Amino acid sequence: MSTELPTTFNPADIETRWYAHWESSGGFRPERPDAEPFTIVNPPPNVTGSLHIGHALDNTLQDIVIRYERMRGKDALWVVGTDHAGIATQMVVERQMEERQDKRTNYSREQFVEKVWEWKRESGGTITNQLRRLGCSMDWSREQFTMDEHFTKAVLKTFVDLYNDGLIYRDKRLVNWDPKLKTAISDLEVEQQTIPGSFWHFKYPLADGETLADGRNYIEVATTRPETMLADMAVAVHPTDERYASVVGKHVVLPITGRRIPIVADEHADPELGSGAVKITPGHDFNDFEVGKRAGIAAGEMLNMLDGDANVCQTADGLVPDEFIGLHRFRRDKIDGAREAVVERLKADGFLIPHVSKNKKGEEVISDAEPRQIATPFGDRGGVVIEPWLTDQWYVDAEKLAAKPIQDVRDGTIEIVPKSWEKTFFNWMENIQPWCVSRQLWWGHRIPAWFDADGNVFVAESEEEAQAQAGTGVQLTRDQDVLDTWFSSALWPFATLGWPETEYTPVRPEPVGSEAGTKSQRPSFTSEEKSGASTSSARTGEWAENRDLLSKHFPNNLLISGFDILFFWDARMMMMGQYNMGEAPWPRLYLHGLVRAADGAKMSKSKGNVVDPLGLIDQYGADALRFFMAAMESQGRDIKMDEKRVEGYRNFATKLWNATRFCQSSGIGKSATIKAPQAHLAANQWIIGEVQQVCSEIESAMEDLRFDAAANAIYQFTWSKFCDWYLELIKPVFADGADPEAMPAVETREIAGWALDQILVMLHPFMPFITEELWHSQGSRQYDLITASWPNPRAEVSKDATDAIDWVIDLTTNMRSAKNELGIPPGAKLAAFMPSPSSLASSTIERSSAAIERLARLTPVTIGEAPAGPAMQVTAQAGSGAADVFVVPLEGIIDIDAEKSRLQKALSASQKEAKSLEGRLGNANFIERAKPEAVEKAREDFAHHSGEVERLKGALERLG
RNA sequence: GGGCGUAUAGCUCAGUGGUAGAGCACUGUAUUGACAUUGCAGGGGUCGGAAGUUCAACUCUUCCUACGCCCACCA
Repeated sequence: MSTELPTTFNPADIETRWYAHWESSGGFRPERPDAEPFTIVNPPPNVTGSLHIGHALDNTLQDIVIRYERMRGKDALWVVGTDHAGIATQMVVERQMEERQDKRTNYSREQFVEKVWEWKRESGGTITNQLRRLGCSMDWSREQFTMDEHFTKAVLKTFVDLYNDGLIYRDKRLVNWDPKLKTAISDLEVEQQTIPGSFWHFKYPLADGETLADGRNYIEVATTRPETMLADMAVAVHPTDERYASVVGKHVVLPITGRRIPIVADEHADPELGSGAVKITPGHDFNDFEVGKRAGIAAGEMLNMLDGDANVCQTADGLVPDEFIGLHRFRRDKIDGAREAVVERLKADGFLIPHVSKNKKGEEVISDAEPRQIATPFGDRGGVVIEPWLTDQWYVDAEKLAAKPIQDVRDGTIEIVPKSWEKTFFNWMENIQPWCVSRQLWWGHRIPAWFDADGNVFVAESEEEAQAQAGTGVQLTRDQDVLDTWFSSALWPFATLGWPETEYTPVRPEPVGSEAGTKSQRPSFTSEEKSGASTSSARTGEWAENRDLLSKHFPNNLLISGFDILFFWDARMMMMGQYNMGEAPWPRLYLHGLVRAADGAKMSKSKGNVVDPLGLIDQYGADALRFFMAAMESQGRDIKMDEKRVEGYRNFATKLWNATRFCQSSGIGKSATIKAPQAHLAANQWIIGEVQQVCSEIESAMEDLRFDAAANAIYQFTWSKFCDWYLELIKPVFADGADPEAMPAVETREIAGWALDQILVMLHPFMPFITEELWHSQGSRQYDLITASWPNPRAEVSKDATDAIDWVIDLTTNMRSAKNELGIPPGAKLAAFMPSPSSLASSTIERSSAAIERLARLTPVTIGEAPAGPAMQVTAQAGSGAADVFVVPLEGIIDIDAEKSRLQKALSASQKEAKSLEGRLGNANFIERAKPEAVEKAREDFAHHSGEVERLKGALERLG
């Protein structure tokens, strides 16, 4: 029994209903203890987040894969959860406090953290609900959060283990300090931006009456950051620079502070640049830090002149004059800062070397500094200029952890798709710097380290253990800092599955054949493997053993992420996977691009060009948006938003809806079988063959992760094959007067129902909502489409039958085209004669006369010569067979000149082709060297076109 | 400075060593039962430029041009 469908398809009517049904009925994670696992983990979105278009792409692709694998019978698990997103979340809550004239520091740490938890409980579900609207079939029953208790255990264990292995250490060095958020951040969280700035030149007077070779008694230095000169500790010149050779080892007297600082020789100074001398501020510049260390200045001795807010503070030597103390590093809120003050003072004291330039009129213009574009580091969250700042932080020895992941990618244990990203990956991993993991925040995983009064550190998973290490009675204070968010999300592929509480016992299928011993266990999608239950049963025994979740689902099978988090997340999962589990977390990494605005610009709130995926879902339905994402996703390339295209896929959904309505009205319901039923009629055999074809196209596209190819295959099949031809071909069977109980009607109902079911199955990963709705509208089903089986269309289809349909299609197309060109009404029924039909023609006319007459708009075809008089010629052909000629007398209807010009056009085309092929075939080199198939093809084409030339010439002659 | 990517129909994009495809847009046309969120037919491309390899290059190689991205950096 099928349910009658409304005449128009309204996505909103069905989406919520089906999602709720799937979720409540366990459709996302059916019990399949014996099935081969297939696992992906979702990049956990920030708990503060809401669904943006990038999430929509990322999650659509994952859902397509997971639904596909689920239908192929796998124990498909899509792990989902959210990330506590330390900085982002703390910022959100602090911003809300600000709106109430409140602030974090009005509370204790515990109180504030509790407020964040409150916020999370109330508002943290936004994005997960939005993922549901997109149709994502995640396992919500095991939803995770990176600050869940068990996750915290994973983080603590990892930190302690790394520490005990010497891979985490505490170090005093320059970090990227965000003065707005007042925390250190990692290199990756710093974005370089080029902004307009200035370049100042100063005189640093030589001490002790020294002079340079040219007689000057000062060294000229240049800087873009004059304010930091208050903490200068040296001037560096290149060791081979003759100009300064005599003063290396001597001193200058720093203006303002009067500090005596040495002139040191260091390779860092570039003699070609500026004066060749450079001021060294080891406490406030990464390069200078290195120079300072080489010059023998220990990190602890380096002068620091800024506090955590980037305001000037007194240096250790106490030489900063009071007038500068408390100033911000540079002009802010229309108030001059230390930068302006230092420049003013140096200018007033005569240490500024003015910049001389020429204006448009050629006149000299004198100014304080040279305007310049300056590459400046900004914090990606706080949005303010990063201050290199000397602090104690925790560092992960990333270099050591990177070794195995590099090897994994190198030897193919991990395949990166598209492959072009490998080079970028290697480039970064091979030059990786220590990873600063401590953050001066309150929200996050607190670092499990305790200090005693002397500053000795004890790292342990609990305070009790730390106390035990320190000895009873020793007063301990816990480290105030929390860990970088990415430290915890790096554990996502296994901590979400129970590690470390459940033990990991690797489960491996027996190596098969020549692949014995290979490490990668990427499931094969090849046709030999895919035949479903029977083949996988060989492995059933292994998977069936009572394994825990972790052992079964780690390593995961695939990771899909945007390339923008390749370093942040993907690479770190590789490191932590190898470190904690001894394995790569997944054998395959698919990287997709960005979704851009229609004009190709990057979407951003400030540009106001952000497209809201939920708005698109409201307007066109989730299925249409999903299909758009899939159809546009061609291996890593950025996607430009094209709303017209989303609309087009909404139309596609409507088309399928109406096709199903037609089926219903013809008594075509659900299929009784998964396998293709036996078919006798040509059209039915043909559609079975086409289903097989498109199914294998989709499978091979999915194997290669070519989402666009898979989507286009099912689109073209559904619209251009099933709707445009098959449904038209079978209409006569259900026409008035046809016996609904006769074999043709019975068989066709069966096959058409089967073919439509296959479409619903194959389309389901892309358009889950409408397909599930139509699936159930076609009859009462024992199971939902979400857990239906992927097609297995193994059926014998006769080539005669498929040729016959191809031939009818060709005839119909040619007939329509000819009529159109000759201005004959498309509906006109014409008589046609076939002087010499091929055997294919004869048998097709005999077996499929109704379809021919209906589609090609012909009266019954007469075998034999046409009566004398004006006529048009139309051909029909299947495959590479010879073309059949139809002669259609058109006395009175035809415009002879129009037919002549039509034939002439075809003749010219064929002549041109024939000539070109003749030339090629006459080339001895071609015959000798080209592949035999190419030569054979050329000969066939030449024969065809020569034949056409003859035929068309004859036809023209007959028209006079 | 290093690396990567892209240039194909008006637009957005696929594509293959053997005479170019899709969607949208455009033109013409069709409307008494699946669908105008439609059907049918059609126009439109020297595949960024130059050279090379090859019997054959849109496809491979080199160079050039333009645009984009990533990493590093000029004190």
